[in-house]
Amino acid sequence: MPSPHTPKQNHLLAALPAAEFARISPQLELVPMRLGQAIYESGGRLAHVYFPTTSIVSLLYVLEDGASAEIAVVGNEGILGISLFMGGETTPSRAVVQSAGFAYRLKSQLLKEEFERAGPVMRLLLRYTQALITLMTQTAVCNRYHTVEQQLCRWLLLSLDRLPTESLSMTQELIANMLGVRREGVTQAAGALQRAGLIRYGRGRIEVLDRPGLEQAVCECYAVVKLEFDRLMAPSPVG
Amino acid sequence: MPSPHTPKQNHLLAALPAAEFARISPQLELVPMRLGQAIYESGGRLAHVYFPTTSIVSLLYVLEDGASAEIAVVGNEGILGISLFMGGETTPSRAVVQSAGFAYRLKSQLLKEEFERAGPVMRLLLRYTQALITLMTQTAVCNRYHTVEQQLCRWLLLSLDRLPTESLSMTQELIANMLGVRREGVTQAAGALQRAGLIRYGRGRIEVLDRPGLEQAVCECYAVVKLEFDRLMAPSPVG
DNA sequence: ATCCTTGTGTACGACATCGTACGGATAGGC
DNA sequence: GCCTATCCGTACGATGTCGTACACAAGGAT
Repeated sequence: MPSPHTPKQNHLLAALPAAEFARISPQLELVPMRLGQAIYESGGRLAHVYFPTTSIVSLLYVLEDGASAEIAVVGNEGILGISLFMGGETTPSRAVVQSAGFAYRLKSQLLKEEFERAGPVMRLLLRYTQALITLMTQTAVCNRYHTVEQQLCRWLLLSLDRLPTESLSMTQELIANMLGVRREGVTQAAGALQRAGLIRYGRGRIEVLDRPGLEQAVCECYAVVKLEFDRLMAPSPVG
Repeated sequence: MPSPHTPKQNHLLAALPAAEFARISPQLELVPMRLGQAIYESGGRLAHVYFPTTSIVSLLYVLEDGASAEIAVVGNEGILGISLFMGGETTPSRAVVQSAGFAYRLKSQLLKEEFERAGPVMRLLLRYTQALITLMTQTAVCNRYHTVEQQLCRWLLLSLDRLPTESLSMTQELIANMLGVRREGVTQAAGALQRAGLIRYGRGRIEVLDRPGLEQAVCECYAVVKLEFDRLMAPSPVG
């Protein structure tokens, strides 16, 4: 019986034309992603890029005083390490595993070489990067204008979109770090959503019971991001 | 006497190797940028890209209810219209002239052709885009954690860094739109800075009196962005 | 079975900002 | 010189979140 893991679980890899996929896939290395693991540290050099399959990784910005905020989330739809091909070499944010699972990784040098070909791989990565920019800016606006409860809805939906299941392992404490709010704020918001019958949770586990209801409760930010990802990353003639 | 305008006033254009500059510069068209003018509308197609010289343009995100927030600012260090070469064609944000002046514009098709060469122009544009991403994410964090007064300091410094003068024409109302706060909040913050002797203002004009003092009062966000721009956009062997 | 760590619920004053309202000041047009 | 639009100053209650403190509950370890 074959391994249940395949690079095609990652949408970017799956979207590659056959020739490019054939060139890249032998170089991919399956790695486990443990909960809480820091894939990149702020300012660190990038030895590999990662294509998550069953894991989710948060891009966190950490302030001098230790406060943090999630600026984007990367799952099976994307790639971790865009600053490599954008030319920056390092990234100013931390990347922390938010949901344990697996990812395929590729040596930085190999990705750079593929990018330098200026072909389908490059165009795909750049389109993904633009979608990521939308995610980041929408997160910025949402942080500014919307309540913790709305932000929690957005965060849940964005996370679940990047997972095969309808539940995730996550304490309120960690969610609070992501959203940049207090743990108690998450307790309040999650309690409200549970009373509304939208979710159920307990001791580090959150389960979505009523996804349509959650999509009713979320702010516009979620739809904006989702539409932009669909628009940019839709299977299309890559070229 | 020659025109006081030259494409080299824009740092990106100035950073191009001679060959690329020679190819591009004949196609550049000098255009005035009027205060409040919308260069791009959300979702609109991009007929031109713009290289500001003496103008500043804000990238604004506008919510359904009309509330807005600035997600980035582009001046003589950058280019307006990155989504063109990132592959998205359209941009989900508005671009509004924040400080009147001039810019050179280039037909979208011509920029795309230059980008497709996958040479120095591409690498320069991508590095700029990464710097812009840092600006956006830092803005997100700043919105989340810092006071209006700190944000105003950051906004002033970022704006002045992109202008030749130490003053700018801007009502508190417009600044409030940028920061995503009430006009009264800007009045409070600006009043405090004025009492501290850092700035002077009145009827749509703000003058910085004590730049070092302002840099004392600003949050860490300003330095992070400035360092990242310096690091990525420093004159270097483009290639 | 009991301890102890970890996760969650709740409460209360403090604080920043909001929403709203209105008064005063300045510049420009007639 | 006067009118008027625009810009700025101030005030006050409402609201959302923060900071802090503490109690309770579920599991795992011994």
